[in-house]
Amino acid sequence: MYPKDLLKGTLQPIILKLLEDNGRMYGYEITQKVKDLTAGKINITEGALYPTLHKLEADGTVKTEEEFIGKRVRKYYSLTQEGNSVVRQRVTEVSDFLATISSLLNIKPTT
Amino acid sequence: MYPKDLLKGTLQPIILKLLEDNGRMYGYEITQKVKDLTAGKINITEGALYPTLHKLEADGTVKTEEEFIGKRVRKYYSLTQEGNSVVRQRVTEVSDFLATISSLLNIKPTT
DNA sequence: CACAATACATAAGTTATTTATGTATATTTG
DNA sequence: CAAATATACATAAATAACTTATGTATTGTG
Repeated sequence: MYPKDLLKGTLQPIILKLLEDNGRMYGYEITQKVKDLTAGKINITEGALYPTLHKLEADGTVKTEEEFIGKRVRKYYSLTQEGNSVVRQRVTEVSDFLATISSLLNIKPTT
Repeated sequence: MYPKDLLKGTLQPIILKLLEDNGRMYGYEITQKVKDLTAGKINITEGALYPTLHKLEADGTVKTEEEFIGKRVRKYYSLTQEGNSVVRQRVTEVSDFLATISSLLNIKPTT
C-alpha cells in the first residue's frame, strides 16, 4: 500500500481509462478491477469512488444506465462523446507528470 | 503546470532527493532548482516548502545550519544519518507507485 | 442460517497542499 | 537613484481529494 497522498489526483484518470478500455463498467466492478490489475496495491474506497463518479456524470464526462440484476440495481457508467477526449487529456497529463517526477528523482522505468 | 493534486505526496521525496544529490541546500535554492530541473513545470510554493522542511527537521530526517550572507540569514538543510535511509525508502516508494500507475494507464516510458 | 460478498450511497474527519500575508535585505533597471 | 524585482525566511486561513465511518439492501456460501 502506498502513502495515501501519492494517490491523490489519480483516481479520475484511472476510472476514465478503465471506462475507455472496457466500454462500460459499474462502480463495484471498477474497484475490483483496479485491485486485480494492481495486485492489491491500489484499493479504491467507496467513499472516494462514488462521489467521483457522480462528479464525472455531473460534468458530462460519463453517462449512466441502470440495470436490474435480480432485485438489485446496478449502475453502469460509460464515457460520453466529450468524455472520450477528456480521457486522452487526463492520461496525457498524468503521463507527462510521471515523466517529470521520474527524471527529477532519477528513476529508471522498470520495464 | 500539472493539476495540483497530482503533486500531492511528492514534495518530501523531491526535497530529500535534492539534498541527497547536492549535500546541502537552502529553501529558496530548492524551489529554484526544482523549477530549473523541470523547466518550470513544477513550482514549489513557499507555503508548502517551509512547513515541510520544518517537519523533516522535527522528525530528524534533516538538520540545519544557519549562515549569514551579508545581513540576511540563510538556513542550510542537509540529511541526517537517519535521513539517508529515509530518502532511499521514499524514492523507492514513489518509484514503485509510478510503475503501478504507468501500467494501469498503459503508459510507455518516454525514454 | 450466519457471515461474507455484492452494490449502492452519504457524511464527518484528515491533511497536504494553495493562497494570502508579512517582514526584511539585495539587486537590477528605467 | 528610486522603484521594481529578486532573494529569503515564515505563518495562517482556505481548499479539496481523499479516508474512515456509517447506512441500507440483496445475493452467495460454508
